[in-house]
Amino acid sequence: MMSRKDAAARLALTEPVEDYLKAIYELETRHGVAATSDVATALAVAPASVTGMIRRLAMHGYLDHVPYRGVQLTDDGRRAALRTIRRHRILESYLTSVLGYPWDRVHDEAERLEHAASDELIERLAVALGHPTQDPHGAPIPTVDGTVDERPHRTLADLAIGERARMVQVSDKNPQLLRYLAEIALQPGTAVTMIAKAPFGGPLTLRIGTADAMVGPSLAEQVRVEPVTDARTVPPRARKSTTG
Amino acid sequence: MMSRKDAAARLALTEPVEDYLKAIYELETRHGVAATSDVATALAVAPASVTGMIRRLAMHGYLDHVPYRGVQLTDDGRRAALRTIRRHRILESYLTSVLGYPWDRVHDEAERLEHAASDELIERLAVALGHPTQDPHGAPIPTVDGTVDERPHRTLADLAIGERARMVQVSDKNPQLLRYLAEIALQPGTAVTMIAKAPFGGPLTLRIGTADAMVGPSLAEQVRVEPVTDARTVPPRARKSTTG
DNA sequence: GAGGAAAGTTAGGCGAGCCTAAATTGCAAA
DNA sequence: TTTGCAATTTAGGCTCGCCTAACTTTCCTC
Ligand SMILES: [Mn+2]
Ligand SMILES: [Mn+2]
Ligand SMILES: [Mn+2]
Ligand SMILES: [Mn+2]
Repeated sequence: MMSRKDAAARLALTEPVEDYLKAIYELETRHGVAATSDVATALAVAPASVTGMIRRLAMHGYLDHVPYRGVQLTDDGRRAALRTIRRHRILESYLTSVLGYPWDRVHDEAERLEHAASDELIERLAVALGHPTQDPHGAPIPTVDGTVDERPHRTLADLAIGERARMVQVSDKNPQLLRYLAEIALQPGTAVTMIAKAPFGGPLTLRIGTADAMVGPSLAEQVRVEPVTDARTVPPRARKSTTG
Repeated sequence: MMSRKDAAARLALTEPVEDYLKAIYELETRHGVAATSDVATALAVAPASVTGMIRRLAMHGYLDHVPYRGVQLTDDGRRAALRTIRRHRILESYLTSVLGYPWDRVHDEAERLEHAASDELIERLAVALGHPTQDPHGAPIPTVDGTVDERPHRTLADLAIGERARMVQVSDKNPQLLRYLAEIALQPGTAVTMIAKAPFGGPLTLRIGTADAMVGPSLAEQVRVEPVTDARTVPPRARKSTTG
């Protein structure tokens, strides 16, 4: 009998392998499960290709797979995924903070460098940045030993009229959205107040600093916020100086 | 009839492809020709694998191949090779100058990053460094448009007794050698005088600054120098502050 | 000029990652 | 409960980049 591994050589953590594990981790944390077709969409490959890779990853102990029922990361799988995510987010931070990259263009660069950089390089970057805890888009950076603070957040769309909040995070995968957010000065750490909500999926009016901005509901759903109880703008933890 | 390309899709500049072109370029400039077996040694692959890749590179116009007679880079091939070499050397420079990497460990890191970094990143690094013209090992950095100043150099072993020279370059591929050179403070830009040469391949005595060092002839052959006519130590062009 | 060694190429094969087309399974609606 | 559709897996096939073993060519030596 055999179930996993056996005589097989250890699976090489190639670029595709790392990207699959990362995608499965992200789907699992966001939606509870990682469906084959969702992984396929995320990685822009055919569903059949995902099935093949899942078989290989399961064989090597990175995930548990019940055919037709779904997939679940093992501890090894989660560890490997978080390692890649840490690399990705530290790279994004360095590119923006030190090299002046605009925050809408760091993702693609980090997507490739995350596989090529050595552990030593990543830790040198982390040191140069003073061990950052969030990336430029507000995503938490896993520690070396694989701890992350992935708190669930409300979105801008959830804010009641008059409610005040601090922007905490936005997906890094939509450059157009990121450019627009930069335009209206809405970045992690920024305080924002819901001024008005037009009915039937109409635009929302926000106050950001002294200016007002109108945004659509689909944008508002992608921006994660943390309600602010008192009038203070400064976040409870470290303040970040993002972008330029 | 067909000779090259035809219906074939454009060759992807993958990591192996870029490394082959780079290796062929380096052998061609150092020895005039790039022998199949030398490429195989340089890349640690079997000679048969080299033949296969050569076929593919020739088919796509990156080199001219006469079976059993050798290989020659075309303009396209040289351009692609120099692009990778520029990336490699800028990365090495950045890793040492900015991130404090020791010069004996930058090569391996650059060997992988050179394929993953975008043009934009490389040029940002170049700007941050003030457009360096040499890498930490003294190798000239090709310009964006593919110009290099690959002058032939004498080696330390060629120096006559009493002759004074400036160290200009050393191969980046031997970490042990690099560590030893750092130990005796022999780096690009350093002035060195030949004090004595023991006969029959015996050790050479060098004066570096105020200290003397004894080195073997095989080391001396790997260190490239430029004779200094007057007593000045400052090189004719830009002075480099290498390593730390 | 004839061997023979060394260099190079060809033949055949393998795994990784991808694809399309054809099953198969699960689920939800009729 | 049947049926139909969507999701998933299987089957078969492709390219890339590598391997070993067997061959051909070159070139050096006698
Ligand atoms: Mn990203
Ligand atoms: Mn990636
Ligand atoms: Mn190097
Ligand atoms: Mn390389």
